Amino acid sequence: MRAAKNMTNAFKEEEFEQLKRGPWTLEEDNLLIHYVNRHGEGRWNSLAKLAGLKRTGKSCRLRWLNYLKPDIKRGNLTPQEQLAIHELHLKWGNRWSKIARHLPGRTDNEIKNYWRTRVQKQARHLKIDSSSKRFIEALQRFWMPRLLEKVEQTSSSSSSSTSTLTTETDQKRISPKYPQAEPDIFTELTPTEPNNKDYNNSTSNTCASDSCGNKLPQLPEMSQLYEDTAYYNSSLQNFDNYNVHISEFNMMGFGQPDDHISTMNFQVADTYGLSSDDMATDTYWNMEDLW
DNA sequence: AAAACCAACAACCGCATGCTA
DNA sequence: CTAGCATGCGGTTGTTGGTTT
Repeated sequence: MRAAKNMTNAFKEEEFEQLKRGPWTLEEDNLLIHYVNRHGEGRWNSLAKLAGLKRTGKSCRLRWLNYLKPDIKRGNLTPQEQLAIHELHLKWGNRWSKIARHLPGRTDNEIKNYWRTRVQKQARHLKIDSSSKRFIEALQRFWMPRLLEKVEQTSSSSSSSTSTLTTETDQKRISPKYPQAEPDIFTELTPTEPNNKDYNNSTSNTCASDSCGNKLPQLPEMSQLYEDTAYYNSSLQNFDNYNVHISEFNMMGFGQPDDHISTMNFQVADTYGLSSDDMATDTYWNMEDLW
């Protein structure tokens, strides 16, 4: 009996050692695509064996979901997508897969990587803990308005028509073939505390299931979001002290050399203990890194 | 030209959760 | 009720390609 058990363990160990790890080859990709197209997703462990892949089921699942699935959107995140990520991260924290469900074609892994490589880089740059209230507020005050401006720039330059949809995936989103889920996430966004207060309460707000909205905010909604005083008063409590409203950010052409902006940056920075030197120079936000 | 460094992305790992027998 | 399995999630690590020294 014991011998039999040892045999089984030895067999499993050998099987485990034969499993391939590391980067996927084209041949493996083809095997996986072919199998999933014929038999569908799921039962990943048996799928791996039946498809003739010397990989774990987990590995196959990950490869499919993050790379091979047909509707995966590749390339840089648009400012609109970045803004959505910031909004949703404010609301839900590091709930990457939940955030990813609202960005069609984007994976949790991709969003997580974006956050680690871009956003946390800025935090390191400023020598602030990326999870600190200070950094979160800095994001809301400086980064997000700039993203919004970028969104507006790209939409105004690209859309002589009413549509702000620029990619194939965007177009799929409004196609009858790809019906929009509802409700729209950005109409759901309730006034949000900047410190992720509701992080642990994420199941109680907005989406009751995975089926909730997967539409990106369109520009008018996004602007509305930022001009919504309830939203802004809650997240930027003392913003009015500086006599600058979000719409002024945009009118002033945030990101351009501008004395008003520099002055404002100093004031806000001082209030929040950010270095004025940092704020006064481009090193404050490396906007070139952001898109 | 080559070594060192760094950023971005892909993949892995451990744990949690859900489902089912 | 519970054990076992499948799946999902988030954190972490590994790899690669580009840039700097």
